[in-house]
Amino acid sequence: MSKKSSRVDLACQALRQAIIEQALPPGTKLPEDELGMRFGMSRTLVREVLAQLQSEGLVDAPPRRTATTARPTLDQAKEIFETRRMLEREVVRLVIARWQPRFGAELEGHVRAEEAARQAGEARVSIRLAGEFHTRLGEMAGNTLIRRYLGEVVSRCSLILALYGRPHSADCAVNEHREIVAALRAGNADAAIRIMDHHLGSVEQRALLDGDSAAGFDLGAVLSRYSEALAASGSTKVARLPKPKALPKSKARGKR
Amino acid sequence: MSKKSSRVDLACQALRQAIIEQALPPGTKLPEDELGMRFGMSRTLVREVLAQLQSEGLVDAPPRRTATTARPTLDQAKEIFETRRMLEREVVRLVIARWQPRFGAELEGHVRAEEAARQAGEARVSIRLAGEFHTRLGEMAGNTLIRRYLGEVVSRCSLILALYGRPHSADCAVNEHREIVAALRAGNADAAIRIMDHHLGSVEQRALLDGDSAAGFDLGAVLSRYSEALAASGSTKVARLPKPKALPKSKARGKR
DNA sequence: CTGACAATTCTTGTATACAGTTGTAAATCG
DNA sequence: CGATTTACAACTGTATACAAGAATTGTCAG
Repeated sequence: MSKKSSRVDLACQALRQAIIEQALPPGTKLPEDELGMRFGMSRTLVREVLAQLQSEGLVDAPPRRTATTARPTLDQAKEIFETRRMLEREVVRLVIARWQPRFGAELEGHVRAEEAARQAGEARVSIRLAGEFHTRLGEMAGNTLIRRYLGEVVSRCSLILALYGRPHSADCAVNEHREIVAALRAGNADAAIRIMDHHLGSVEQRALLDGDSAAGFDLGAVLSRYSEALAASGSTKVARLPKPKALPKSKARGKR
Repeated sequence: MSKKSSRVDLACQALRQAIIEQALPPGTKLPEDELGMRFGMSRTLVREVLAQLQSEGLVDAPPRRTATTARPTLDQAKEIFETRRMLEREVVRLVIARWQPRFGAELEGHVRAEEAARQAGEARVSIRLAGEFHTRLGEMAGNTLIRRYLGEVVSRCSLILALYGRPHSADCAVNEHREIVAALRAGNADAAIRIMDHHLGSVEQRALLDGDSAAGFDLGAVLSRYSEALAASGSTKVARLPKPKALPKSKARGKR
């Protein structure tokens, strides 16, 4: 059951993990040389890694410029959530249809782990487990393709949370997960779907609707929101803001 | 509205088209240098093309052997159809939610084109248009991600049809498409979904349930089905067939 | 004639080289 | 002093070279 992954796959996993856990904030530059150094491989392979991650939507790699961790726009974020809702609804249906006793035990164990991480205050672990809850469900649905798609959107949601969400993200989620497990166990598809929809709704709400936070990231969105407010309150002098030419903060790019 | 695509993208489109239109039957070998020759690019770029197509499920590229056009298994085929149903249901919902008058005209025009191709007996065009009907709907749903996923499964269905389906595939489909358009135009989501589901069901039926056909492709599956029949009818002497070690037919690989 | 083993030929995996672009800071001009 | 141009450094795009792994063919023993 242990498959020997290629070096490219390993690097993919590593980078993916780093992005998902927000160790590399959205917009971080990912020069091919540098990655090659760190992973001990040539640019040829790094390139494959980046292409893969780009197809998963975790990396922006515009034609002739340096790749960066992705910065989904608000519109993209909404699309992703819309897609995720569709996928998770279907997953719930499929999991119930193919229910097996071990699923209950496994899921409950997972939720317990989430609870433990939350109480221990391990934010990083907590975030990871919250995501894994959903990918686990995806595995139980027994459809590789849906599982792949779900994995993709779940990853991307981490990015969205990092960009637009509040820092303390995965708090009450644990209880909602518990409710979902209960509904699944009861085999009540309608209820499970309802709860799942509500769960995703509240995640999306936390992620998108309370906007700014996130210490000045996505200046453009923030400013345009302020502009709207100004325009609505009378001042007509807002007009087009001279668009900022580059990321305003953090000449980051990994620690050197 | 014309975006300058890179050479890699062009090659991707070309190969994709060739596979979808079944000009390259499932299992055809795709050696990197040969493709490089034909596309006038180095293996480096061909490799990117193949990776892309592999991620779309149109190409099998196992680690150290030459890539081939994909040969989905029956199980995979079922997964793909299951996923496609989910996607098309959602697409119908979204299209109705965002309905615009021009959609009706556009779709009806498309259906007319399908009808024309069918009557003219242009099989290749007919197949392509039948697929495009669905990807058009995908575009109208206004969700890039769903559109991408839908495009992927629709392409793959062409492969499945090539592998397991009857030759005369897209016959009555035109009428079903017409019905779908009518339901969309009426804004009746439930009806539209029902018709779409039925439509996909019949496509799947044509593709999977009548099995063999397809002139000896997937010899293994065919033989194992025959073995079953023999075993059931009394002869016990069937046993394991010595598994054929390679594709029995067509040393094809493009014309040289 | 069958099946195994070896030599040869194809193909792929990976690194590297070089050319072409882009970003940026210094230099120049109004 | 601010706007433009120029020059340089940082990166990416693509081809090619070479090593290593499959596939195939030929040969020979049974």
